[in-house]
Amino acid sequence: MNLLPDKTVERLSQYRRSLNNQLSKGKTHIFSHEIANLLHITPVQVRRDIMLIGYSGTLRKGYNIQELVDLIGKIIDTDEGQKIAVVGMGNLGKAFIHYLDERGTKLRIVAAFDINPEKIDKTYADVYCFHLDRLAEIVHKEGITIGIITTPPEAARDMKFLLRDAGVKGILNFTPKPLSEEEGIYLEEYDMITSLEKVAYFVKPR
Amino acid sequence: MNLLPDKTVERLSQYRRSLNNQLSKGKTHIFSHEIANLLHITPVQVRRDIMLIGYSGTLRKGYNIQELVDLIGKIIDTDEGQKIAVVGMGNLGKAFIHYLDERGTKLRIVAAFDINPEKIDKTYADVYCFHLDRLAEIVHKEGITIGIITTPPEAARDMKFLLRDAGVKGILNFTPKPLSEEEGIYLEEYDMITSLEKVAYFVKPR
DNA sequence: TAGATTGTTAATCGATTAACAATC
DNA sequence: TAGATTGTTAATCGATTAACAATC
Repeated sequence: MNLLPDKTVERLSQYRRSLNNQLSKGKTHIFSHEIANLLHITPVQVRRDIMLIGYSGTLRKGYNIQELVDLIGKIIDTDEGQKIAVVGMGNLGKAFIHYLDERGTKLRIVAAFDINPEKIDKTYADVYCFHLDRLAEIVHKEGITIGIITTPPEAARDMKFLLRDAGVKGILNFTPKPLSEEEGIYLEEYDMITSLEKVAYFVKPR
Repeated sequence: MNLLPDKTVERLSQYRRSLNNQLSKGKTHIFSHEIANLLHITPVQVRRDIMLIGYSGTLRKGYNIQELVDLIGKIIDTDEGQKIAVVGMGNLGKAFIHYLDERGTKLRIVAAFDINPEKIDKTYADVYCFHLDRLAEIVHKEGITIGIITTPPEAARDMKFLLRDAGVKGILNFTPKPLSEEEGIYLEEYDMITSLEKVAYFVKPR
């Protein structure tokens, strides 16, 4: 299958979580307008996304939830699940580790890195924190493919190169310092301040 | 001025941070292609955004950085600066408070809320944590206009209503539970898992 | 001047939504 | 059947980019 549109991929991730939630409530089938309500989008958009991944429902019962969840899994996940490293064990790094811990996804955080001796050689929600010097070693050994940067912004650029040189394929950057694209690396920026200032702008009395 | 496009507002927030950074290095003027390089976007996009906010540069020197920063401030900020409440003092709430603490923005986090007695009546990076029961009271007293939800997802919906009823104008939702729009409230969703799964999809070997 | 840059319109691209035939 | 739903194309909307005149 060709690469799916950016926005469709984002929604697939959200569909899956909502659908898993429905499954756990004992529901087996669901209509497009029900999914739409869960995510506060339109039913057409749901149907179009589902069309794009090549799944079909039935007119009477809608979509089989389990089948849809499995298919989304096949699209987003790899068979073994991808492994993740968190670089920078400040509040944000810790928050992320605990956050993901609770969710149903095949992605696993398998290592954390820092340079602060107080953080090294401890575990946080079962994730062991190594000295940054050992990043390349651990990335190779574990087969880590994704890196999350939660360091202070000044260090972000160096961490990008470190992760790239270690062979990581994708980076999620949580620092407010925008990073430039590198050959062969998928880069996603995630900037909390921008989101907040956006709210501030649209909320501002005028 | 009419409301600016969503994406332009996001970039203005980023321009401002980069420009402040340049100012602190002693730079006074900047060309559109220089701004573009800092943010890894195109010069045309920079010029178009600047056109939309009604600022002009000069052909020889480009844009006056201080003037541009001030104008962006006038657009995004209110004169007094908006006040923010963080609801939920887990790792993520703490991370956010420390994160914003370090940046140059007029937005100020003035209160945190939780229901865990161990967290209540303590300060985190100068932010005092109150019992959730006092939310409406404090929001009124302080004139808080923006709420950030960093609770477990199950509580997100209730927190939305609580914040709305207390008179908050905008909500930034960090939980993976999508919230439905409410009359008169600006709602921004910020979902870390979706970002991560998006990276996973585009990184996946195929 | 020649070259570089801004400001702005028009064209393009991508994503969402409307419309509707087909089906149960 | 009548009504509800899916699947899909075409139209629309919004955001980005190309093109270029004007200017220093």
